[in-house]
Amino acid sequence: MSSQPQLSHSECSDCPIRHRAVCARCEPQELGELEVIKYYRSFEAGQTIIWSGDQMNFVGSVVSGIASLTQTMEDGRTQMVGLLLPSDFVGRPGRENAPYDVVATTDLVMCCFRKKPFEDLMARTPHIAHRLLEMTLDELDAAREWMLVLGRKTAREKIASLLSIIARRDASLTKRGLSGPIVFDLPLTREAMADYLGLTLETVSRQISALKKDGVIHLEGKRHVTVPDMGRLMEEAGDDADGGFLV
Amino acid sequence: MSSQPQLSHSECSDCPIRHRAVCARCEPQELGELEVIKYYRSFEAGQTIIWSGDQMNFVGSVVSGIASLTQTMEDGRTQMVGLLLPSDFVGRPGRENAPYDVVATTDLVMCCFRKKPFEDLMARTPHIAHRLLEMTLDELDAAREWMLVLGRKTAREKIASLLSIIARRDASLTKRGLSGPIVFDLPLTREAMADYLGLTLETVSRQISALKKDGVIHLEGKRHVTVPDMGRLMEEAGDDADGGFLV
DNA sequence: CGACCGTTTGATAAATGTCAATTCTAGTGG
DNA sequence: CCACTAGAATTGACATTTATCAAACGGTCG
Repeated sequence: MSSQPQLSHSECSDCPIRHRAVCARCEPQELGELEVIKYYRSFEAGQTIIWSGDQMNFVGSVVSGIASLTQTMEDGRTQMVGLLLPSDFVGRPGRENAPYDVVATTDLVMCCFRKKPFEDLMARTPHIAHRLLEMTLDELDAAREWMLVLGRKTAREKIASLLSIIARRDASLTKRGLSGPIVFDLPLTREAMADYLGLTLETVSRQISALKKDGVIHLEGKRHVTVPDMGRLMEEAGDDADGGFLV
Repeated sequence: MSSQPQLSHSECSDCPIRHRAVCARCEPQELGELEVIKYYRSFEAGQTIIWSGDQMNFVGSVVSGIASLTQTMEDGRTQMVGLLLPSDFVGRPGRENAPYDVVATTDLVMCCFRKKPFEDLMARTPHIAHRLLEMTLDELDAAREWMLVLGRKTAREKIASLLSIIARRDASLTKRGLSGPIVFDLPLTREAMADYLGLTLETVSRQISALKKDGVIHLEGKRHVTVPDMGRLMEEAGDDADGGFLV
């Protein structure tokens, strides 16, 4: 419905995620091989990209937009287990079926490869395999970081942790740095935040109101956030204000 | 203190984790190269193997015993973010400092490699790099599975989930299968279970008592557990009794 | 025997969830 | 341009779960 840019003839060399995605380490010649087998797909906000249990016949990278990985229990309880940002990789070489739902949280563009050709290429291209290992290890660290949030933090700390992650990512994209106020738009609904944090949407709403009342954040509308003091926000998150390690 | 078997001259070919560890895919000649640089280290229950933030100068595999990865907040709240069983890998090639504490939960033997030689060997041995990627992806899946437990399950479901994981692992080691009663010893104190599940030890204790009262498990002493009906336990864990995917 | 550690159990408090009513906001069609 | 509507978000009252604090138990090791 929404008019999306047609990207099917973009060159890898111009790609916005060229230096961070699974292809980051590739030599020009290797990039050429990827270029031949890649194709773009666009998804609208809310669309499910992959259903848990489905056969995965492609893998790919998020080029723009945000996707989420979610698990659902039989009674409907859901937990988001990952947030996929531009350059993040979807799919697992060597695995047949998807272990979680992958849902487009915003409008989304992905750079895809059919699974088999990608696996073949990876088998003979250590630069790709090596980069994928590196990215997977980073994701594992992030997942474990998140386990601390889910297991031990209070609702207020959980909200502060999530805002702090989004704020840091945003600061790193816009290269504005972490000193001075940070301004960004929340890419998630209250319900999506609740699913990420293991809370109800009412608790999310209350804690956001509380952080606002206490001056930790300012809100314009529901989604537009200003963080006047990043150090303060990180204190609220229960993190060491200096020792942040993920960028 | 405790008299531990001296393993320093064991052969890789006899190694109990030969087929599951990072060396699983190695050819005999590659194994020989590992053999040259490997060395064994033993740790007693309770000992901290690596402190968070410390420089990592080795990597390695758990040969026997159990270790845990834990994160600690400034105020002392701790969350276990991983349980390392025999064949699991510790350490990250390409990273200088340890992101979490690694603690020996039981007496432990590890097969270690100094980091630099291992990295060099890995760089020229795709079988190792490939196996490490595979293992890391499995760990990522396990971490995400655990995020659902931490974020959305009740205390009772959390306990049942933990017991079910230990029971399945045990059944797979002893090759007794999942039909019929399963018997095992808990390798964790109540406090360690609490740290893993994001609960207090009191809540752990109460829920174990409740599961016992309801006949889901039997206890002899504090640690020796019998699960008369694995399907029942998995129901209590909130998992689909048939669709378990991790073994 | 006595001290200690891990564990259990009880009473109570605090945090978060649940249910329900409103408010806000963006978009739609008259 | 302006109601009208649907979805998102907020807020309130109350219920439930889990944490906290405290006491006591049981086995093990000196």
